[in-house]
Amino acid sequence: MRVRTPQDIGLTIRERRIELGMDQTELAQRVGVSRQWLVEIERGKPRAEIGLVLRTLRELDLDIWVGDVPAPDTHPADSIDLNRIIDRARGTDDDD
Amino acid sequence: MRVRTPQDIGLTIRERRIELGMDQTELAQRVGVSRQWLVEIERGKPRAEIGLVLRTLRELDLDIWVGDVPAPDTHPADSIDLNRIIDRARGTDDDD
DNA sequence: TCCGAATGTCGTCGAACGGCGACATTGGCA
DNA sequence: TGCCAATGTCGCCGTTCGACGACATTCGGA
Repeated sequence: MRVRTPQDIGLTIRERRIELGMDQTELAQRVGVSRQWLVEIERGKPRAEIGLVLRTLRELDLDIWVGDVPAPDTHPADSIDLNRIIDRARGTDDDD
Repeated sequence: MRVRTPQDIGLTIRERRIELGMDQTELAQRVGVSRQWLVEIERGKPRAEIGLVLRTLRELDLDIWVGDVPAPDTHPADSIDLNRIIDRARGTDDDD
């Protein structure tokens, strides 16, 4: 997902959250923000704190890249930690 | 450049700004922020507004990507179906 | 049908934001 | 050596943040 606006970020977060089977309350707790904050972020709030957004993205196992798109010939499978994703989906995740 | 923290963003912005031969005053004017703001961003301010950061990155022609690293014009048709894997891990396998 | 979970909204509050002007420091060049 | 551009820092100010509690709405299942 190419990000140009805060709306893009909100969209990405929402889709990923649902994809991982989390509700807003759970994700907010994990990230350490209020549920209301998450509501606004998912709607594309442009003045949110960059640090909190970054933490949210990380909690969702979403990587952020800036600049030239890296390694165009790298196999995506090589960079995905399937076990972690599956564990998380099962609810056997570890806090970091 | 993989971004994990506000410091990563600041670093990226500073390097690119210099690379393009701009000083802080010029970039700040283009983005529409104060020079002081840019100073703090380049030092990794964690509570900056996401919208302004995005505008800064765009002004520097830096692309931002979130999620699985994309293969720009390559054929990710054969990409992994994460949803299916996750659903399976949850025990909610549908047809097969 | 009713109940509860999930989501969205409102008002209040202390804290921090970002802009602005001013000043200190650094470094390059005539 | 002196000058000036670039950068970093400070305080003040009006605005907005994000947390919290409470309430409204929607929707799927008992």
